Amino acid sequence: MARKRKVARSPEDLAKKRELILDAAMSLLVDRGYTKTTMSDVAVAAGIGRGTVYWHFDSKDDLFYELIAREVDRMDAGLAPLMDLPGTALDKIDLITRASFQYYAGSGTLFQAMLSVLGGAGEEMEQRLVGLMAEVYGRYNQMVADLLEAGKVEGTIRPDVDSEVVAATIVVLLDAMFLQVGFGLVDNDPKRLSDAVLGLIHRGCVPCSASEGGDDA
Amino acid sequence: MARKRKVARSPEDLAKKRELILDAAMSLLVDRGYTKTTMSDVAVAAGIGRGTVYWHFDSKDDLFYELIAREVDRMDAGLAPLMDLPGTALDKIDLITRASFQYYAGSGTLFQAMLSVLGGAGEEMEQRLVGLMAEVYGRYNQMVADLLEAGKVEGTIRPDVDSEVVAATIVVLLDAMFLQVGFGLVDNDPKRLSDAVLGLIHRGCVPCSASEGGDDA
Amino acid sequence: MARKRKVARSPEDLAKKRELILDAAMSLLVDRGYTKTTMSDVAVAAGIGRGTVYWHFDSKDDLFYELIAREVDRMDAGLAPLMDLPGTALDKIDLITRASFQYYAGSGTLFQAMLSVLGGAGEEMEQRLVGLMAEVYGRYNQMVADLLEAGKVEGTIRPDVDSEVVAATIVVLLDAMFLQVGFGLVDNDPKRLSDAVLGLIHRGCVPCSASEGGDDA
Amino acid sequence: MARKRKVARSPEDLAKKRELILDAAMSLLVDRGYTKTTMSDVAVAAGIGRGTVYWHFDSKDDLFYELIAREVDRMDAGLAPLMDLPGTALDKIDLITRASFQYYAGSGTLFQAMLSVLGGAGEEMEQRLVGLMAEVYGRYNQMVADLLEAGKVEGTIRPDVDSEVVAATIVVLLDAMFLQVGFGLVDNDPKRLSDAVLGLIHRGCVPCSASEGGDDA
DNA sequence: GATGAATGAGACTTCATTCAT
DNA sequence: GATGAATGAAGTCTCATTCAT
Repeated sequence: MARKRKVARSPEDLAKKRELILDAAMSLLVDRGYTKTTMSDVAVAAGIGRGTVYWHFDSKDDLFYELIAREVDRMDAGLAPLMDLPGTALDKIDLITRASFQYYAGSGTLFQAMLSVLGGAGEEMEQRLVGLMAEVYGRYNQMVADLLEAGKVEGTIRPDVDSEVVAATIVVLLDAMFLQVGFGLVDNDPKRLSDAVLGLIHRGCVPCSASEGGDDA
Repeated sequence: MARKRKVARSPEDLAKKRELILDAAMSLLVDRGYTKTTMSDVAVAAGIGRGTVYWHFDSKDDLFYELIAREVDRMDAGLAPLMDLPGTALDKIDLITRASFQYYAGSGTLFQAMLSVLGGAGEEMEQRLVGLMAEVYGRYNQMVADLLEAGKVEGTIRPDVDSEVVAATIVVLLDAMFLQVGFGLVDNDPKRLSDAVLGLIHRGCVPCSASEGGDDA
Repeated sequence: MARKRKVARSPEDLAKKRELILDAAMSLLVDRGYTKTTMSDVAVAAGIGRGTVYWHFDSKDDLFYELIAREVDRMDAGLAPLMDLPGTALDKIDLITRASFQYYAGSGTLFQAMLSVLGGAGEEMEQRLVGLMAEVYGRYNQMVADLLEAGKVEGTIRPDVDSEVVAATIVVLLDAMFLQVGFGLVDNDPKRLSDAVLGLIHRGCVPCSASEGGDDA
Repeated sequence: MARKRKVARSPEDLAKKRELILDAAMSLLVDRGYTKTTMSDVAVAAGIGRGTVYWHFDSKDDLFYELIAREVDRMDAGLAPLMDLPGTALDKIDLITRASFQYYAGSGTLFQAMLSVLGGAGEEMEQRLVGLMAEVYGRYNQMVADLLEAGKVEGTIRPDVDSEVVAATIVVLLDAMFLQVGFGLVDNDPKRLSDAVLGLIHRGCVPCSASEGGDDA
């Protein structure tokens, strides 16, 4: 009569159930945002009982922290291999850029997820999350800044570039473009976005003849 | 003992009281975010009774919508005059960029405020707010895109720039840098930020000799 | 610029303003009921300031008590003259019955008004109101019971009628029929209602030959 | 110290808990009326937590709607068997009448409950409730009207009775008498009430010799 | 292990009433 | 006298979390 309840015995089953819950939560998070997603919603979406969520996660904040952490790992996993490919530092910046737009053109949503959780989570979790995101952004900033510095040595990057700030700019830019996409103001076309943004990163907007030797400060 | 109640009689007093409440709410919004700011908090911060907030605003969502709208007006008011100054289109892009960083280096917080409210407000208000922000971003996008096109005619902007996407990039970039600032990863130094970002916008990162004639697509 | 505020100076003006407020309140009471009628609504409907209502009435309950009391007076005023007309006791019961249905077919609403206020007013007011209504019903009960007794003497009323209970029945019946009208189950046609109800009061439902001498207890 | 919480597991427990809450609410409703009964009151009276009420019912209006619906079912259940008893149509009207007074002499309170909820519930619920009550009254009206018509055929009911209106009159009368009882103006003595009302229904107030053949219109 | 009924803190909001102007 | 801004008590309802089964 009653649906047989599935009991996860093995560690793999356990991990699978965790993933299931995280998947359900992620879907809701992107759809409604942290505050408007209830633990009930998550349980229903995951097809399990309300109380069961608490067997797998200590609290709502804990659940969503794990969610962000998993997404960070995924992004890291996608980006790390690019660093090992052959090519100049500039090539790697290009690869990162294109990979980033590709990630978001898929269902990638780290940025939105993070903002949403950040806006709703409790004090303590907010601290942890800001810490995580600062670490992640810091790492990516550093990665790009290192590439810029390496590029200067290679001669593929202008020596007058402020590596630190420009790296931060590039990193946040890749994320933030999805506000524009979200507002429906630009199409989520990874090719066009990549081209335009890389054009900006490479050559800026000013013709070479006009800018070279000019003073912009 | 009890604070004498001050009654606003003239329309100016009314407007002043509204501003007072909005100021209090803005401060809390930036500090704690939409969800974690209660109407009680606002009342206490404004030094008025709980019910009084509802005399001036219909609902929490209404209050915060007005807040965002006021901030949009302020930004508009700061930006509009720049358009009438003499100079090339490129000069104007520079002015907008510097003004933007200046705005945020002050207590400007449109971007954070918007994200916070967006994450917490009810369905209906979210619609209105997305509409408002889409309109604002659309307007700024258009303004910058027009400048880029004008610059192409002037010869101050490269003809191969994708005006639409690059404009969107620049606009969102100016806002999003303050996530980096918020995470403590770059200093909120408007001069350094402006210089680095303008360097990127003008010349990109690649030396002229290397990029001119190169193929970035 | 601003609408000139009318200041009631003379006692007549004052009384007129009171009536105005009561009229507005009555209209709202019938329309929405006591609980769902706010003092703001009353002020707006009366075209005066919110605070002004409190210059004329001490409290919401006071206002609505006065309302009921006024309605009672009106009913009394309509009924009293009927007692002085010539005719048998039975004729007077008929007159009262027809007048009652006529009253309700107009905008008469004492019964609904009373029920509505009774259901929402505070403890103390409820007591006062129950007192008032008990007095009114008691008076009408008595009036009809007296007529029934007089009719027995006259020979127009059967001697076996339980005057007290039957009087109470007739009185409450005249009021309660308007629930049926309110539910849309019978038409608010005073002629048909009067005829049917008077037929019941006079002859009951059972043919004379069958009931006379029968035992109904 | 704290009362151990009892968890309803089986469907029967669930139903029992629902009944418990409805009983508590009914008691308060009759005592204080809809508006003055808070959900907190209900929870306390039922000996459960505030939030628990909302586990079993969607809203205050929903709870009280269910209350009325349950009471309607009870009344129906009490009345239905009477229809199947042997006897004339008139006998059945008598049975209904006596059963009705008996019901109210117990703790029956459908009428008061309905009026109270009707006066306080929100717009949407009011619509549903008016619909329910119109249906119930309509059904009872019809039942009595059918009996009257059947009685005419049997010869136990006068042929000149306006079945529709008289049925409505009888039905509403049985309910409304409890206003008189509530005001303390007649005793809640089902025997005396039944006898007097049935006397009225059967023979009216006018002696047979005087009314038979007379013109009352 | 899993479940869902139970809980209570706390949020938003309404509204009768007061009172400075 | 009249007004409407101001107030705070109180009500409905949500939801993260707990715990008996």
